[in-house]
Amino acid sequence: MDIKKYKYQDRIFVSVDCIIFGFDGRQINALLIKRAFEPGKGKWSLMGGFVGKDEDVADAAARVLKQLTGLTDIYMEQLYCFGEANRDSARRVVSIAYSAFINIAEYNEQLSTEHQARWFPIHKIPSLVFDHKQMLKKAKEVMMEKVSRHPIGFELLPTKFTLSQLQSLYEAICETTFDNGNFAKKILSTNILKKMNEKERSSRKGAFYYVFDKINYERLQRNGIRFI
Amino acid sequence: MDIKKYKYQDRIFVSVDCIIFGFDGRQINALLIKRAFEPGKGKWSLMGGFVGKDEDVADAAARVLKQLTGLTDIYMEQLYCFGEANRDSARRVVSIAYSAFINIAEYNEQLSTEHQARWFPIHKIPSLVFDHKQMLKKAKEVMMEKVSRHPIGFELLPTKFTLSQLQSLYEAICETTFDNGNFAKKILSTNILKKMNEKERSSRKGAFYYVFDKINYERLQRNGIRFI
DNA sequence: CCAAAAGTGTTTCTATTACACCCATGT
DNA sequence: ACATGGGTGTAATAGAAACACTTTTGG
Repeated sequence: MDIKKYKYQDRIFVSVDCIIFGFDGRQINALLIKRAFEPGKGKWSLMGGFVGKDEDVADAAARVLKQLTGLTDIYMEQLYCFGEANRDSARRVVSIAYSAFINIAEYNEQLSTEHQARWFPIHKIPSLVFDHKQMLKKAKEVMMEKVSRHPIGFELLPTKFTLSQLQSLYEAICETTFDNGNFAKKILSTNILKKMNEKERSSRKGAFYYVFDKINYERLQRNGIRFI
Repeated sequence: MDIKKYKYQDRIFVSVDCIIFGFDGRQINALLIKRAFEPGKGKWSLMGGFVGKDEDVADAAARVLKQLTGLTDIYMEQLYCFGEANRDSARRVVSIAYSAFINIAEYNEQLSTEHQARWFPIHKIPSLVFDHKQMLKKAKEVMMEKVSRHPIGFELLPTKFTLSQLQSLYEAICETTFDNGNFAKKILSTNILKKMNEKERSSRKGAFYYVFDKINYERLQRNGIRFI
């Protein structure tokens, strides 16, 4: 297009919305905030905000997340662009959704203080503004697709974890159950776990803690080997 | 946000870019056009254009594709949003890329007449404007991911096709070769193909034509069963 | 000692791979 | 008749699933 041509085009508000999943040992949770402004003031919402004129969209996502929750250094991936003309009730806004998985315990300090974000189990999400429910749905779908091919999900656990905890996580994500024996064998066969000498003591026998073998973990992450 | 708050936000040009893949029997091709305007006038480019103020982003993609190539009724999927601040050399433009696979022969009439779009083998793509090369790269990656889990790729073939043609297509996409016997067995075991009584006659023996069994095809498409 | 969870071993079944071999036909 | 893909059969292997069984330890 001729440079002048740009003038005759419409400019549109572009926003980002952040979907943060966390695991509490039993179920997957999503982080939500109470909207501080109209439209939808007081309603629950994803963490969202506008993209600046000279700001990369991905940078905007990180900035907005930090402003609204205090969370920093979270690796978010672009999920989808929601571009229906009427998706925002007040104005035309095209929104790009980003999502990440984090370990709730690890980030809880950053979170709890000044900001009023709250975790909701993904099966008990309250009513949300605009099309945020649809965004969450899409994020869940992508998560389920992805989890079977990439060793994500570990990001949701503490550094040290037991095989049972890992299994519970996968069962929560995939909404199914696995044979505990087969699960252990399969995971261990990938060599992405290192066994510690320490045991977790909540059960009679006690389960050994494991940590990742970073190198093998990243190799698998790249190759996307099927491991569930 | 307070409605007034919108006023203080930046508005940004939003565009769409369309990536159309086609198969000619030997290799995968991408459709490109010569840009008619600055910046980048005369250079090769994906089919792109701006999103209107009251236009769904997905609708814009279909409109732009039609305007620039004549192609209609093509099912495009959203690929990715490219949002770097400096991706367009003239202005700030956030672009949402869409992609589709089509059968070259079937759409050739629609294409060839007035519009000057051209097919390029994906290993011989010329220099492209902006970040369009990166868009194509991303589209190829997603295609390769997807093709192994969903029976796409059939969209790239004529209605009637032989097992060899199908195999060539998959080999082109996956950049590998398959054992022809195993390939035939595996595809046939999915029951998504119906054998015709007609033979293609380019080889000595001649190969039977096949068509899809629509119902089983769509069932597989939904379930995403691994079939390569 | 026993219940309960952790973890290992064994067996069965299925899917994948490699590759031998038969088939149909134009030249 | 024979070379050339087209297509089927078979045996070896690897992986997944089912499930029995052993281990550990707090009560």
